[in-house]
Amino acid sequence: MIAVPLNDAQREAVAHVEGPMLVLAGAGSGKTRVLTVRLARLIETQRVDPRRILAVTFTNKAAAEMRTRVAQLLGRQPDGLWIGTFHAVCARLLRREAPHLGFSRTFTIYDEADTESLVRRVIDDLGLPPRLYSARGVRHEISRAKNTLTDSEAYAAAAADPYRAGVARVYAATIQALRRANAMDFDDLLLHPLALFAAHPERLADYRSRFQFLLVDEYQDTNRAQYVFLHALAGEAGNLFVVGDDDQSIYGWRGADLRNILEFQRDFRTARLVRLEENYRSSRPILDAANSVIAANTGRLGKTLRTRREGGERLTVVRAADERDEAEWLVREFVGRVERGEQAFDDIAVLVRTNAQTRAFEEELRRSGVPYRVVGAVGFYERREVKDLVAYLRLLVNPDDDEAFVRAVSVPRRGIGETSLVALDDCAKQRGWSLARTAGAAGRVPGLRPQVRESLERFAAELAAQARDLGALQPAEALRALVERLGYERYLLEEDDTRPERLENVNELITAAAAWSEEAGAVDDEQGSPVERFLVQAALTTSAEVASGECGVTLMTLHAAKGLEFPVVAIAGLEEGLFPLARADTADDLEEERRLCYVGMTRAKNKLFLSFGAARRRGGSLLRAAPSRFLDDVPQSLVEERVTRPSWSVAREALRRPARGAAPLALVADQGDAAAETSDLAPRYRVGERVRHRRFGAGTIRDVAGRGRDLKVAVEFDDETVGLKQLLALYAGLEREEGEQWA
DNA sequence: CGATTGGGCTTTTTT
DNA sequence: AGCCCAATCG
Repeated sequence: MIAVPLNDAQREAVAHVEGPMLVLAGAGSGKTRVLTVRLARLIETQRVDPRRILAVTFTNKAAAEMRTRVAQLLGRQPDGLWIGTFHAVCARLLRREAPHLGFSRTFTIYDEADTESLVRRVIDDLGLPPRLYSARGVRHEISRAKNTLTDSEAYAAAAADPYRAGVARVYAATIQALRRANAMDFDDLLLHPLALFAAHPERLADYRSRFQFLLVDEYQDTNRAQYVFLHALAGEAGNLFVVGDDDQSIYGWRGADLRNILEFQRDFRTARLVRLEENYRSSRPILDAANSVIAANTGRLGKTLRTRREGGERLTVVRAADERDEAEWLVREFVGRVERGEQAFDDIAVLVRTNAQTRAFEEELRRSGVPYRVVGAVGFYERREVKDLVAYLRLLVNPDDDEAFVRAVSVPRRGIGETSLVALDDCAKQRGWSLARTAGAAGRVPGLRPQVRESLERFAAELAAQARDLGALQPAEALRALVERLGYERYLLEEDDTRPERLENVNELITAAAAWSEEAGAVDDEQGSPVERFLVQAALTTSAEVASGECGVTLMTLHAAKGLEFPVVAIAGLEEGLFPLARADTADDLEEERRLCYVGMTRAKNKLFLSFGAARRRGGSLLRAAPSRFLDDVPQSLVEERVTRPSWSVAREALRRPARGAAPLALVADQGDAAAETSDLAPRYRVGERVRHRRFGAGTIRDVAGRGRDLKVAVEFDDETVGLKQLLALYAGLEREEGEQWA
């Protein structure tokens, strides 16, 4: 096994074998290293069968990384190791156990949009006033209830006002509708395993004896259901190894319960505690500033990060006029640093509180011809064309998936409108059938016109026929067949406006599906057909994790930045009302905002910029803003203050809006755009360069072709059984080999 | 039935 | 400023 240097605390954590352990790992203290080395040690030194280990991470990306690193340490794949997010792990478990719970194995996973639209229909069915009951709000309320393990009866019993009494009815009806649709929402994925364990103790016993070692990353962000899940599997004295940092808990709004980590030692009496307080990431001024900011929080487990690094640049606090000025100043600063050779654009990240803030930076970066990438902006799987086609696949796999039916039946238009759908839905409800099944018997549905009846029956028959042909098709093949049979391309061209990227999205989906097939290894148990597995993956993959490989300045939210590090970080928009957000008004909310700030600051290795504008455009209007209270907590001595000199002039304003008439100005702007194009598409892989692939291991780039999205890289892998492979850079997720791996 | 148009509404973070 | 929804028209 590869020797990895460890400090005393890390060594203690890594050497731990049996019983519960809590590792309090400060930012940049090497917690990933501890987790992966311990995993490798369990397998290698303790001779634990990887099949007996369950490792849970917060994101799919973290799971993939952990697997890769463990494989590196072991020198082989840890076959049989279960590793993934809580949601992915539960989905996998439920794939096998669904029949015990009254679901079929082909159940669908509803994303938030599906759930919300279901809730909307339920509200409508129950005749509740939509003014009072927004689908969004109700969905949220139900999700909160589920996260705290409050079932609909308990919720109804506790409903103190008429609104909640109404929500209780929606809650109960939604559960039923989900069952009928053979579907589970995100929260259900966590809840159903608990129901399984309660109703079938022998299934629990099975998993308990299977998973003798449990490892959990980001434990501070687990919710009640996840806690109960772990407790059920591990028992009070089980081999439960959790790593987390109470100061980095930033998902309270999603049900994360800080008590889980604060009370770990009470819940698991024999638990040992290890603190990792030595920070290997940030320079002293950055760390001191971050410590000062987080110190204002109460109710912490207590922990102060130390560093041995001395010196380092002071922080720069930038006062700008507005968000454009802010972006302009920072981008100019970045360009300067890169021109002086101090930094590469890849080293730099801009972190923001809300996704909307990335726009000003995108514009400025484009204008300046600086390459950049936005992490997790518009979800790939949320694009309309993608949702359309995925809905079809879902419906073929699970004919009871009513949300998919509603979407698919009108794409392309089949002469079936709102009225007909309501009639169909009413009838379906009466019979307790799904929409697709009811459509198959449309002849007997009251209130439909003959034309509609015929159209519905034809649609149902078409679906049944396609489902039969689906068989063992790979998702990309299935999608191609679907596009063909639907005449989907023609539909897009005819029905839709002039947006060519729609067609591109379709092709991109097919490409992504093909890439998935290439990557997805063999599965060790009955997880269903390729298409079924692809759908699970699609449901659980967020945009943040799709795009990688492209480089440049990184733009993302603070939440998305968790777990990452960059030599240079700028946190933008440090203004009261934005960060902390105005709606964070309780003490708890504010503490979470502060933790978020701490997370952001501790992403920086060498240089940290903190910026704010005196005014900002929000929701269309320009609002005055005061500097964030978090800035008050950064000691003056650590800071160098800068004020932009906004050169607002007619010329500049005109340049920004290169519009009608002003030919010379438009020309200048055009040049800017052209520069942005070239630089954006510049090759980022070079022939001969060494790279590493998640599954295929290390290799050498032999050829680079195509541009942008279609950038293809031919890699000759060291593993001769793999050999030369053509990969799409966008999806291959290649890492440069020498890149520093350890946090 | 469905396309078009105008109005209202919202803007937090993500599995 | 953009997006979704609802009412209206063809």
